[in-house]
Amino acid sequence: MRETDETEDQEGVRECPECESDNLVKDSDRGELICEDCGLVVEEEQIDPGPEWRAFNHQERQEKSRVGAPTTQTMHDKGLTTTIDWKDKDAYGRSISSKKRSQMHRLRKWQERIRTKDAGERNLQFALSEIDRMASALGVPRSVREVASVIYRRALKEDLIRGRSIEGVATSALYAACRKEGIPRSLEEISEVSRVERKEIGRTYRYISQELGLEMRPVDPKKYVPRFCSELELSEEVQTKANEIIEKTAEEGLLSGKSPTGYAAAAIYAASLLCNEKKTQREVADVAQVTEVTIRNRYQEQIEAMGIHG
DNA sequence: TTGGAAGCCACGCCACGTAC
DNA sequence: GTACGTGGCGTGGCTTCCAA
Repeated sequence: MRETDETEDQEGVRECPECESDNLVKDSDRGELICEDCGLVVEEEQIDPGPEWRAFNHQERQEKSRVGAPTTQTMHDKGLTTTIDWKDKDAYGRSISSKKRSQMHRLRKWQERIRTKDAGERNLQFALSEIDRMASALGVPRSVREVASVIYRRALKEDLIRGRSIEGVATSALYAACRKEGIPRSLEEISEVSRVERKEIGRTYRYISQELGLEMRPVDPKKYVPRFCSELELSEEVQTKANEIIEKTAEEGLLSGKSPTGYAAAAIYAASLLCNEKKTQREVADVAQVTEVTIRNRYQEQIEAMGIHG
């Protein structure tokens, strides 16, 4: 049974139109005013005056000082402003009258003007939508988009965008966020979903990471192993072996200065041979987006360091 | 598949010129 | 004198091309 409570007639017109009874109760959960005698819903879609959360004890009342939907860095207004969609339909999906349509058109126009009131806001709106688009194309989780958005906002605040393209800085922020969140994507992969060249992304990334003090550690080649192995349909055993090769050879100092994707690819190639699940250098190279020569060079160094004789 | 040669590119370092 | 921009040079990693 739903929780109901007695309500007072605030507007002076509170009686049931069906049975003319004034015995009306308010359903707080549904926001409805119901006639207790005949059961007719007298009013619906009442505005709930209470908070959007419920505090069950004193401590929660103290801590939850804010109500409403959670804010997000992935929207330029942090998702706080109202969005008026373009459907021209009411809450039930029915078309609205022409008078209402023109009213909604005016409201929508002013809403957009208010939401993006200056060049900075428009810049942020465009950049964040770019980050969202690229992140979707790369299939990275929401946390990466949030981090990328924070990095872009910082770059904008520090005036690092001046003289650079919005797309370039947005792409660099996403690249940095991927690395920061431990889901690295190579510059090649990033440039495939971006409108900016790889060279430009790399240059802008170096600049903003230096200026913002992002303190990026070199990417661990082991982070690429599960994804590459999955694309090559290799077993868990090969993954484990490849990780082992990377760990051991990196201890010897072989990794220093080398491309992590090439290094991971070579380890996977070596592991596939050792586990009798052989893949050609070309297959591995295609997945890792490096050349066969790179795999050969890294592979030779790795098997030498491991003391394996091919 | 493997190896070698040539070339490209990014980066660090240094010297030099210019503006303040 | 100092800060900054620019260009040359060397180095190392990587790619492309070709041959075996």
